[in-house]
Order: sequence, then C-alpha cells, then structure tokens
Amino acid sequence: MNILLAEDQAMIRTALASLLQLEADFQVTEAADGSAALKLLKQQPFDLLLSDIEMPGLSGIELAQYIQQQQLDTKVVIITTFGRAGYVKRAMDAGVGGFLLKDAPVEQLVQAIQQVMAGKKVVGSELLLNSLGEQDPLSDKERQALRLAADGKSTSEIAAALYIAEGTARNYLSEAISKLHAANRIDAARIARQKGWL
Amino acid sequence: MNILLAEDQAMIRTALASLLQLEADFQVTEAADGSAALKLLKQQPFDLLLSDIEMPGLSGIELAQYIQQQQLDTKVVIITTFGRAGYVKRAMDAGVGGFLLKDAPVEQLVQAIQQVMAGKKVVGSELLLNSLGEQDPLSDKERQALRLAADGKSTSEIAAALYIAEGTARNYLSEAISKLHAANRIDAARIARQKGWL
DNA sequence: TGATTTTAATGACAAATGTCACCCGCAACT
DNA sequence: AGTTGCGGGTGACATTTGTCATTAAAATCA
Repeated sequence: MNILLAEDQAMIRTALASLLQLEADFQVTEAADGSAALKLLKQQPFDLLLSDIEMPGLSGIELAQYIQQQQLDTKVVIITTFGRAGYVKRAMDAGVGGFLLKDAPVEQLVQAIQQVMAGKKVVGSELLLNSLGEQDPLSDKERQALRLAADGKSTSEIAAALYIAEGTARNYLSEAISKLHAANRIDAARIARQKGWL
Repeated sequence: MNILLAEDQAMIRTALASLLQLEADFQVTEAADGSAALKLLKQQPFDLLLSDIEMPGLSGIELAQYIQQQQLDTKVVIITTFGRAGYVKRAMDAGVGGFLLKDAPVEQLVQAIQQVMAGKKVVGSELLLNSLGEQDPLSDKERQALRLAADGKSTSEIAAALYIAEGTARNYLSEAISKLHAANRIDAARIARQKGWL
C-alpha cells in the first residue's frame, strides 16, 4: 500500500516512516511540509495520506480539503499532538477518515490505517469525549479580536487592526470573555486555544 | 550501550526506540514520563539518558539536575521541539551533554549520542546562534508572577499564590514588562515564552 | 414594503492594571 | 556608628480594561 507521510519534524518523520515500513506491507513516501505533500499528491496517486496538523505552509486539514475538492481516491489519517476539539470537527468536515493523538501507541496507528482503508472512520477515544459536547461559541470578529489580544496587543491596536472603534473592540472581547466564562481576555484566549477555537 | 529513553508521546517514543535499536548496538529502555524515568534511574545504571524536555511530572532538565546531584555516571542528551534559547542555557548548567531539535535527522541523533558518550558536548547548530546574545533578565519572583499572569490569573490571585501584597505583584509584573520592552503583561509573557525564559 | 436581526458605535461607570516615588530592614564596607 | 546599596514591599495615581445600557445604520427576510 502506498502511503504519503507528511510531518515537519525530521526525526519523527523518519522514525515513523521506517517503523511503518517494517510493521506492515506499507510503501512510505516522506514529505517535510504541507507544500511538499501537495506537490507529491499532484504528481502521483496515493492510497493514504498520513499527516500532522501543525505544519509550516499547508496544514494537514488543508491537505484533506484539497483531496476532498479534487475527489482524489486517497484516504486521510491525521495525527497530532493536541486533541483540540475544534480540530476534530474541522477535520471530519474535510472528510478525514482517522484522527489520532501522537500519544497513541504505534500498533493503534497501524490498526487505524487498516480500518480507514476498509472505509471506516476512526477517532481516538480520548478525542471523542472531547469533541462532543460544546462547540465554538465565538463569532468571527470575536475570534480575531481574541487572537490579537492573546498576542499582547492593546485594545486600541486591536481596533486599528480590525478597522473598528475602540469601544467596539472592547465589546467583542467582553462578549468573548462572557461566552467562555473567563475572568479576563488572557483567560479567554487560554480557554479558546485549549479547545481549538483560536 | 544502555539507553533510557524518556518521552511522553507513545507513538514517537516507540518509533524512536525501535529505530535506535536497529541503527546501532543500543539497548533501549522506555519511560513514559519524568517520574517513570526517575524511578528507573534509581533502580539501575544507564549509560545515557535521552529525554524530551516537556513532559508531565518531571521535565528533562530536572532529570538532568538529579543526575548531576547524584553524580551518576549517566550522560544526558535532550531532544525537544522548540529551540528556546533559555532552555539550552539551563540544560547546559545542568550538565547536559547534548541538545538537539526534533527537526534534526535521526542520523544526527545517533552521531550526537556517540559523541556525547565520547565526552563531547553537542548542541544543534540552529540553537547555538540563538542561545548566544541575550540572557534572561527576569528575577525568580518576576518569572513566577509572569507565569501566573500568562494563565489569566488576576493580580490579586497572583499575589495570593506568591504570598505577597497585591501592589508588590503589580510591581513585579511592571518590572518584567519594562525589562522585556513589552506593552503589557500578556506581551511580556509572550516574549519571555518565546525566548524560553518562562 | 415594513419588521426584525446583525453589526458597529457610544458613553458612563466600576474594576483591574501599569507606573512611580518612597519606605523599610539588612548586609557590607569605611 | 555612619552610609551606601539592595531586595522586598507599600500606597497613590493615571490609564486601561471590562460591563452594560442605549442608539444608529445595515442587512435579512416575510
């Protein structure tokens, strides 16, 4: 089976690649970032894309979206460090077949790959619990404002960046704080980030 | 050679472990977090500890400090995702022999291990550039206050946590902000974190 | 079209935050 | 003893931030 492995950290990429080659009859091609993976996807067909989410250039989710749009016959499995609930939902919307934490043992990864190839959806159990329940309550503007605030920008800078009045910016932040049951903008940013909403 | 591998992400740990077993005549023992590694260190001697920095429980640097204090005959190599300058310095102070990014290829890791075993110090070149230059200007109290502030705690909560008056807590933050040329506490936390001083 | 949401703004007020001058206690040096 | 310097701490003040009620324009829809 023909696998494309996209992961930016070289040490992890090569380690995973050689392990997969051994464990089963996988043929693994490596890509060091999202753009490289995209180029390879355009050049030749793969049975499966195994990708990290956080990568310079294109993210794993964007790759999945490309595959979905082009209606390629390539399954997608995402592996990532953090089980942000928001990620899982966005990934599923992009037609991803599997979503695992790097916390999971390698055998589980191999199993997941086989199940996804068989047409099933596989999501790490730790994530399922997490992804159900709440969903992102933030509006787009609120999210943008919060993102800037988390970078240490002052209210006036945020207002300038978003082309809105200072009072309005404060309103957005206030809304976000209240929606997230946070104590202040920093707390709100922390919570949103932890849920994968930033 | 007898290696203890401490890394919390199971997928990466097993992948690295099996790869190292293959690549050279290494005997690898795995530890899933800092405490497990510590327990193993107490039970039996190892030639080398290969450890991540960020781990639940004890960090890789704390493990290195333990080894230094107990004067164990165990070399230490740290691998980590982020090349925060502050980490490198603290690691070196803890007697760490090697410091590599997970970005580095596996061959470099094997090389580094061999060189460290031969008594040399190895630091990834990307990190060297970074670690020179500025050094941490924060006092211990300032760092603690900033860490809490970055978690969204209010001044009064920080004061309570550190057993100091509210005004004093504000002073520490103010000092930190000024030392880091930041605009506010969030900005200061961001800068400090990026430099590895948090 | 008129009715109703959305989105952006304003003003006013309380609370939190940032700044700064200043005060101790204590060690070090003369 | 004097004084110098320093880390740790205060208190007062100006500014920023968070909340809320209210308004105005725009977009959406029956």
